[in-house]
Amino acid sequence: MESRIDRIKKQLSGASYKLTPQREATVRVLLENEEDHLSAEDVFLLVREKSPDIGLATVYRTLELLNELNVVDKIQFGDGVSRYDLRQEGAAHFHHHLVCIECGAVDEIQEDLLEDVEAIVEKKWNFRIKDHRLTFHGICYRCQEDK
Amino acid sequence: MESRIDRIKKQLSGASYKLTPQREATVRVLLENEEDHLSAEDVFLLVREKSPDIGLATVYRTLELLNELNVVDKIQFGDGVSRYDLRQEGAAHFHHHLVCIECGAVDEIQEDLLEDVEAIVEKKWNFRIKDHRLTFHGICYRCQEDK
DNA sequence: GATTCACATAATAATAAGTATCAAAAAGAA
DNA sequence: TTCTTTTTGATACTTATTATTATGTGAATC
Ligand SMILES: [Zn+2]
Ligand SMILES: [Zn+2]
Ligand SMILES: [Zn+2]
Ligand SMILES: [Zn+2]
Repeated sequence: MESRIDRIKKQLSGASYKLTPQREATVRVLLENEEDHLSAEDVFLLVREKSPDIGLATVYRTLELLNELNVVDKIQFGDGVSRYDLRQEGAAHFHHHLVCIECGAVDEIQEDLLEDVEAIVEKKWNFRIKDHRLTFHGICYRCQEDK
Repeated sequence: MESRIDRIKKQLSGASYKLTPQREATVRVLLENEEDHLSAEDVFLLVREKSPDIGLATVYRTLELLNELNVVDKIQFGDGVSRYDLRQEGAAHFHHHLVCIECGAVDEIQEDLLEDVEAIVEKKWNFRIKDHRLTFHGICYRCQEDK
């Protein structure tokens, strides 16, 4: 955990930003809730438990900054809120999501799976892919058992 | 065009909704701008050219209704606005998008391309896929030529 | 034809996510 | 120290979307 914070700190300073206490507190919340998909409001409430004086705008600014540095990815699942997802270190591509339409759970797929599709798209549509967003909507394994 | 409206009318009445003049005007705008990715506001402004008395809330309600009936798909490209995309008639799956990070153009991929990936996901993650969203972000063919 | 009644609409108020503003504080540089 | 730049917190604001409500409409019943 500390080493990941150190590396994020280096990414920030490489772009001449500082890892202020507020930014560090925000990053810690993201690291401690890595499997969740937190909204800015979620992050704000969690950060405030440890750093009660932080402002909401600062959290938004920090998340925006981390997004620009590709430390986090910003995603929309269609519920009207942006969510922030730590990018796996060294991951070339953003991971995929399984959104359950029954219970709302969001699971992750870390495997790429899209290599072949992307090769076709690059070639046939002459499109230079920089990033992707892939989300499946359906019934998760838990809800299938419940029926 | 008229036949497509007729079929949408049947879909509506099948769910005991009526194709009111306002709804028909909205559907016509969607049909006439099928390759665009219009926001609710865009649709509203276009509908109002022909039907000046329509209200914005009615457009929102109609788009919501059409979305529930799977006549349109609602998508977010991350710019803070929902966009509404007519589903191809008879298409089992929603088509994919290429969003250019240079010029903002949005192109479509009607081919499915995901059969293999979905088979893997269904099996390995035991997830029953009902729908998907796939968007690639990158440089479109036009912007590659421009450099 | 007049009367219900359920649905649909327009206008507008309300909500909520996100952004802009700005003065104060913190952090460096000199 | 003093000067300068960056960052922050509070808050005002913007904007997309939803809720409310009174009005309208058209089929069904009397
Ligand atoms: Zn589920
Ligand atoms: Zn994720
Ligand atoms: Zn382009
Ligand atoms: Zn499309």
